Amino acid sequence: MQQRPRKKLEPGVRRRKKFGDKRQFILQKALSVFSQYGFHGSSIEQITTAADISKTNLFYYFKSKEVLYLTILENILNDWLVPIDSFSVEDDPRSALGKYIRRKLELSRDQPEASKLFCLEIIQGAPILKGYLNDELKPLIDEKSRVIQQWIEQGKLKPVEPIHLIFMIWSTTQHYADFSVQIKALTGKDLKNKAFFEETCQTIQQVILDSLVSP
Amino acid sequence: MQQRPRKKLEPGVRRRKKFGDKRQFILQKALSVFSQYGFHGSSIEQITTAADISKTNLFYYFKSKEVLYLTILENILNDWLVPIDSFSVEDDPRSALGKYIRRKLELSRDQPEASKLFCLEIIQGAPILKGYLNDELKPLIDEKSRVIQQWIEQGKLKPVEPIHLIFMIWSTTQHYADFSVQIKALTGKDLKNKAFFEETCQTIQQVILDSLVSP
DNA sequence: GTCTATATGGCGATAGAC
DNA sequence: GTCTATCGCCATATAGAC
Repeated sequence: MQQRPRKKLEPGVRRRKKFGDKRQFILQKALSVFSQYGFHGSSIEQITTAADISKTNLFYYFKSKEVLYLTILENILNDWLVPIDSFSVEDDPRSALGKYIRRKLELSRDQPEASKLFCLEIIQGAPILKGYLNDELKPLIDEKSRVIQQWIEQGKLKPVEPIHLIFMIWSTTQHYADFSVQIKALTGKDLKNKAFFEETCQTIQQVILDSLVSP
Repeated sequence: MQQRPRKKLEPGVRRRKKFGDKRQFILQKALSVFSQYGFHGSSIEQITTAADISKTNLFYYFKSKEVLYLTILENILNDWLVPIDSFSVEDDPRSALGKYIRRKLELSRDQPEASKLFCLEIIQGAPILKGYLNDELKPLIDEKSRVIQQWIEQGKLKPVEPIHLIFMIWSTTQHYADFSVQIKALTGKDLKNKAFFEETCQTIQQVILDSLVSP
């Protein structure tokens, strides 16, 4: 949004900014509820309590529960595709895969709720995301599988089924977000703990990379 | 379950068996609903439709939705602890871990709904399972971590944080159950496909074991 | 054991005052 | 923009006939 500095905002602009801020605030609180209980399992009242507003007020900002939910999902998907986009044939596999693992683990640390919501959606059969999986994710993954295949053909990577390698990276990194409660129960720690984060990242990188790349 | 016209009052034993059979049948149908939508997200009606019985009839077999759900969860946990119990210090790490990975992947293939229900419970904060995690799972995992640590001290395994190794095995194998919809969308296959199962198992074993055990 | 009918409560959503 | 009041629906669970 382009806007030169000024002492006073136009009344309309200021109102619109405030409107947008509050919308964002509600979205954030709603995500934390939906990511725990899913769409059907969450009630409007849980969300309004979390956001400290009235039910009527929420319906002023979002015309229905479904619109609220879809808005959140849309926002999440924007971030979701980014990190894997970052490697290509010219890259060194160890470095590229290592960075990708770290980037995914950072997402698990910084946006654990988005990860959980995504997980809930998939478990429920991806009623909303099915189109996204087929139309956007699949082409991207096919392309990245080809990159991995080329690394193998160039002798830079030991033979491995590319798609399973991708699944392994996804599952191991997302696990620390989706199963954080179990991990907290068994280790007493989570990814917010810097040492634990580094230890986790290093272990996943070590196990996955040492078996596939000659050191 | 189709009911046929009854001829005569069955003897007590057989009636009790029939009672148990129908309970089991309902539990199985209820699991398939709960494992998709979670406790709050599932309705009694969805379950009675799946089991082809009336709502009243369901309440004859289970006195409340909660009892039904708890019964299912209890049944699942019985199986859940078994496979990791199977390795100890005397074992060869490659063989023991390899078998454990295969066993876990078989569980993902044969009981995907149990895996999903467990996943949903954990995401929701494990309100019911918290006690189980602390009282039963943690002691068991601490013990198995010590086994892995001893393998490392004996030089049979390269240095690795035992708990992360366990998390990696859990996450990679359970992923094929919990995210089956995504996997189906991206590969067109699932673990019921024998070739796909073997390919998956082999890849996970290869990646995890080759980096940790000298061949 | 299974049915019809119904009690009871919570939820998503709207109307209308301010 | 926010509030109070309320509508209509659907969900869990029960009562009582057969």
